[in-house]
Parts: sequence; C-alpha cells; structure tokens
Amino acid sequence: MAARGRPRASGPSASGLGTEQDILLAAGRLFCTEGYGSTSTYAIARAAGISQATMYHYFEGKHEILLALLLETVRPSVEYAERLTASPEPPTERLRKLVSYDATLLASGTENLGSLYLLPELGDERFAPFHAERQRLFETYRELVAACQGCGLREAHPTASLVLGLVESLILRRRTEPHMLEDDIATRIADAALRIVHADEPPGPSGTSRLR
Amino acid sequence: MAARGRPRASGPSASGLGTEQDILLAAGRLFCTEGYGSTSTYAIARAAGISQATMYHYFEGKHEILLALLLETVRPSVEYAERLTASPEPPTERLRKLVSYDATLLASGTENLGSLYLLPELGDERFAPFHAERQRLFETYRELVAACQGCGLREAHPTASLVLGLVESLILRRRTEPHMLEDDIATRIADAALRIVHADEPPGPSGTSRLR
DNA sequence: ATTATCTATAGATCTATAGATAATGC
DNA sequence: ATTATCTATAGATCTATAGATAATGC
Repeated sequence: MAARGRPRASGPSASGLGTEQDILLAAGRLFCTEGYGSTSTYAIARAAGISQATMYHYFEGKHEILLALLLETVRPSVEYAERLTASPEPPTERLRKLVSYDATLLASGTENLGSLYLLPELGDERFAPFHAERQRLFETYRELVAACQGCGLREAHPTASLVLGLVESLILRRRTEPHMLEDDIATRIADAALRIVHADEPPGPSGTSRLR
Repeated sequence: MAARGRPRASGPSASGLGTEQDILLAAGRLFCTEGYGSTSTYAIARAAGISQATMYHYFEGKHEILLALLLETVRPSVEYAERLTASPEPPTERLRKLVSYDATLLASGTENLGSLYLLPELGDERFAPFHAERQRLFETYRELVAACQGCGLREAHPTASLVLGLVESLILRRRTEPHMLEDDIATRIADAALRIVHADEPPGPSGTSRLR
C-alpha cells in the first residue's frame, strides 16, 4: 500500500480507490451535470484533486475517460442479458428480469451515469466500442421480445425499441425529478414493459384478436 | 424586401428566412449532433454563413440561441395540451391525441430537435424558462392520466411520468436508429401509452382485472 | 441616419507536452 | 531506477467587443 510516486499536493486520494478512480468519479459527475464539451480537463483534475497534467498519466484525453465510463456502465447489463439467454425460464420471465435489472442499475448510484448515453458527443467515432456493446444489449432485448410474442426478429424490432426506450426513459426521469422515484420503480417499469409486449395477457382462446 | 445593412460576404441567407433563422437552424443542427459545449460560436456562425461577430447582433450568446430553440420546440406541445383541456372528449381520447401529437412532433423535422431536451447544460439557471414550459406540459399529462384512471393528481404522478417518458424515448430512438422509425410510430406510442394507463381495457365487470 | 455586416483583436480559456521533483524499489 | 506527481508554458482555440464598412431610408 506504499505511496509510489511523488505525493499529491492536496493530500491523498479522496475516494481511497486510487487516482484513476478519482478521475473517473469526478468526470462522471461533471459529464452528467455539466456536459462533456462543457467540462474541461482542468475542471476534472480539480474535482479529482490532482493537477491537470496528471490526468494525462492515466488517460490520453477526455474522450478516453468518457469511453471508460460508458463501457463500465453498459457492461454489467450486457453480461446479465447474455447470461439470461442460457436460462431455462420462459421468455416473459426473462424479459421481466432483464428490464428490472437494467432499470435498477439505471436508478442506482449517486450519479445518473446512464445519462452519459445521451451525450450528443457520442456520435464521435472514438466511442464506437460503446455503441457495439449497447447494440449487443439491444439484440438480447429483441430476441426476448420475439420469443415473448412468438414472432420473428424483424417483427420484434419496433416493440423491442419501445421496451428499451421505456427502460432508458428512467434516465430522463431521474434527471427531471431526481427525488420522486418510487422505490418499486424497476418493478413498475417491468410491468409496463410486459404490457407493451402484451405478455400480461394469459394465452387467450384460439385465434381471438390478440393484437400484434 | 430590400437588403438593409452591409451585404454578407458569402452571399444571401441560405434558408431565405433571414439571418436570425439561419443562426437558429445552424445552431439547432450542431447542438443536436455535436453537443452544446462542443459547439463554438464560430462553428455556428460558419454554418449560418455569417461572421462570428454578427451572431452577437442577434443573440447575447450561445445560451440565448439554445433557449430560443428550446422554447420554440416545446411551445407547440404546451399549446396543444392546454387546448385539449377544454375539449369535451373523454380523457382517454384526449390522452391518445396528446401523446400522438407530441410523438409526431418529436418524429418530424430534419433535425432531432427534441434531443435538445437531453443536454446536460440545461441545468444552467438561464434555461429556467424552458423548464417552466415543460412543467406545464407535464401537468397536463398528469391531469389526463388522473382522469383516465379516476385517481387523484398525486397518484397519477408516477404513471404520467412513465407515459411522458415513453413519448420522449422517441428522442433516444430517433438518435440510435434514425432510419428505422415506422411511419405509424406515433400511433404505436399512443397505443402503448394507453396500455400503460390500462385504458385499453373496456370498463370491466366488477373489479376483475381484465387483461387485454 | 440607421442598419447589418465585416475585420481585427484582446483577453480568457483550454489542451497537451516538456521537464522538474519527491516519493518508493532495488 | 521507476513511478506519480508537480510547475510552467506554448500554441490553439474561443468569446466578446471595438471600430470600420457597405448597404438602404429619409
């Protein structure tokens, strides 16, 4: 646990997790609340308790910090989703679990890190690795919706988008009304998702107009 | 129609709507695609076909441009919502119309201007007038949901948030899959919204929770 | 005279690098 | 010697203003 290099002028790591984590925590908060382009490397460094130049010892620039935050935020969902693929449970139950898990993640943590997904700057090609991960997550949603509705992947696309959109709307909601989130918000969103795929209906009598 | 001041070096207004509109159009596109903090006044001016200094003849700064865009985007919805309040139609029908109207607006236009709502920089107090307008819109949603569900305004809050969240998820969807929007997207979202408030159920026989 | 534009620029950042410094490790 | 940090700073923006210029209006 020895302190290797030159000690910080401002005292040791605030988080106790090391300088890299200090940078990620500070940048996460600032990117969410002030925006990416509106946050300078100097502001990140100051919030992290280091000099601006020290940041470059850990990251090539602001973009690498954001990419690290994005991957760290989306990966748990992708991993959970792909584990669910191998589950023997019925698809509606798996969809419920996935929605509930993602909603819980998005609702938790002191920062609304999901809102990083909304930054316009993500169009930059340097964030392509994040988009690839998110695409994998979407594919799992699509497969689950297709299984729930007994339709093909192509037909499941629009509904899967509605469902993932509903989940991610939690990001917006947390931003506009941070203190009004019910504690059963994840359950509520999962219920709403199953209603959207019509999976709250018991399998009806043969061929009666089960919409879509 | 005479050209009043010194003529532009780069030829007349591209849009033909005047310099102020040129600035708003250019800034709208850039704020949506590059972000607010990542867009310089110089970039806006160049895209608008004027010199950077000319921008200050029309706006005090970038923030005034964004505020103008936000108000211009949200106001039609607020006005439509408040007109609906006086309509004699049943609440479910009014909710369907409002959702459909808002979804249509968010899906239309060459730029995804709704994504301006997602900019982290909106936390700045200078954008308070926009937040006030959006709050008025939300209140109308809440009243309609309360009327649909026959409950009080307080109880309607979470569901109203889900519904508005679903509508605004169109912003995210348009960003992630710009070319995959169905042409009946507004209808689909309105249907999904009514399912969320359980208003697709006919008033069922005594208390049994009728699905479908 | 009034208006809309321009050019030029001061001053304020902001990024990224060079090079010094203060620890530990060997 | 290696590492993590610092200070200093060059060069690149970026914002906002001053003042000139080229139209129309009277």
